[in-house]
Amino acid sequence: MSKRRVVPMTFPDADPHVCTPAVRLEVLGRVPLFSMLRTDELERINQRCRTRGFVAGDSVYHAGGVASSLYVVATGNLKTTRANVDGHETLLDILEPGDFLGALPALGQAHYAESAYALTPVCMLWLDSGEFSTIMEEFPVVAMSALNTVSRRLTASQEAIHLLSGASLEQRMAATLLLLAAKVGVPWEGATLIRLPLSNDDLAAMTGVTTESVSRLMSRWHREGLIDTGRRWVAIADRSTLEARRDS
Amino acid sequence: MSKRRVVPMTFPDADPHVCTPAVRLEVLGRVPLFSMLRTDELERINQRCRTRGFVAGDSVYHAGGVASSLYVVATGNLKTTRANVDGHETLLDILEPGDFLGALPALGQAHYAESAYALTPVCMLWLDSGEFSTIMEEFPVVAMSALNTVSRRLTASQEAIHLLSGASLEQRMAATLLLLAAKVGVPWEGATLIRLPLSNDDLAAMTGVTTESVSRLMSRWHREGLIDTGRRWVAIADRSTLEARRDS
DNA sequence: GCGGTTGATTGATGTAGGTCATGGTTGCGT
DNA sequence: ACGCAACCATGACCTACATCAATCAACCGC
Repeated sequence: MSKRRVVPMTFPDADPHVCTPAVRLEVLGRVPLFSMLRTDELERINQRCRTRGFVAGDSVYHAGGVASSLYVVATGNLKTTRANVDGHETLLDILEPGDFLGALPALGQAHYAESAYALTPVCMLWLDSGEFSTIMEEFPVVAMSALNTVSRRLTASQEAIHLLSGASLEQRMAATLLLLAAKVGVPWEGATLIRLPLSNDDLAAMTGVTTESVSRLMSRWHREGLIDTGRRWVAIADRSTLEARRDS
Repeated sequence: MSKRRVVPMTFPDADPHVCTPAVRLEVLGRVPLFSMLRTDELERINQRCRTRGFVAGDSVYHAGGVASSLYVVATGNLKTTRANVDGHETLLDILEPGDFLGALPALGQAHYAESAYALTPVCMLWLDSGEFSTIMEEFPVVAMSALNTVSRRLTASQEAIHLLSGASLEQRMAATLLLLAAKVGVPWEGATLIRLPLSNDDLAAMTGVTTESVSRLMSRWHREGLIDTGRRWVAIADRSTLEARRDS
């Protein structure tokens, strides 16, 4: 099983028409945070939000900055990270279209605790965090939805803690790849392609190990036929064996 | 600096009078989740909740069980944990009076993701999770408060992830002890006593290392005069040095 | 097509912390 | 007051992973 030469992923620049005011209403209606609102209610929210695009690699906001905005992802993917002084970075979360990020702080924290970067071209809607608070007061159902989402993120985050404090590199990588596949996997040549431009560095930052360790493991798994991989992409070829590795 | 023989902590059985209906109203009014409600509103909630006591070591609920209750801590402390099949346990959070736990799921998840155990004698109020949903609909401000709390827990949880994936044992232990001291520290003989009956096993489960490693480190720190420690208790004697160790 | 830059690979070597084993303390229940 | 169980301490050894270092392959702009 030799490495495929065809890069199976392309990420077109954020399609500008998605971000026009004319279709923002539709985007808002598809976002879980607002999807239970009526059209006229969505329109009220639509009036208060703005649009912003990013290219892959762009920073959206930095840890420590004043948490002034709430972003809703229209298209593309992002990652949130934390870094300490000596440069060591941890990848905390991957965001997809429909997810929100940023001013959780409209929920009580004044500064961003993490940084956010675009992994692909991204188009986002954003609200001032004060506006968002107002909206939650006006539409309590939005607050309930946010609570729901944040709760699920907390559970996922605690799962990650458990994984990090006990599991081996192999178990952590297997768990991470399987989670990613469940989240953004698409069928491709009999395997499940993780449709994200993730480098070994990103995977290392997600699992708390070094790039070299990731590379070694991925090489081995590739030789064993468990995965298929190339520059900034991974596909899962043998899910059940990977699940077995995860569960030790 | 030899080990002190006096156990500086006692935890009386949960004072039964705290748990009587007569004073539950006052307890509810002090809990952040409900503190912004008027007395007559609190009374409506009070009518729907029940009381339950636990002794140290008791299990409150188990991971995987149907998430049917929301608990509010009146007195005492608890821990939440996750365990995997081979017995490895991770300590996720420490709960204090005023905190809530349990049916985050009234927030969308059907089963408890963690287990909860009483660390001390504990007295809790509890609501059926359906009731809690009703209350949040009736009083949106409660949902806002819950969102606030859960968001802060998420941030703390991500901080823990970052710590686990990069920091050394010494850094993690220092960070953990300092966080605990900030949370439940009380002045005691010139040091800050962590007012919780935490075993080396608990500290190991919080930092993702083995009991033996904890023991070795605590011994060393004790010799160096950074901490004072005994059977199931720790006090911080030299905070600034500990902070230096945390920051490498 | 050509060169440069970024990302992936692989090896040699070091070490933090896990594992296993044994013995010492503390304090609780009777 | 005694004995047992839980908790803590410490040593010897070992391995999973980090670190350091040197190429190698893929993609991008020209």
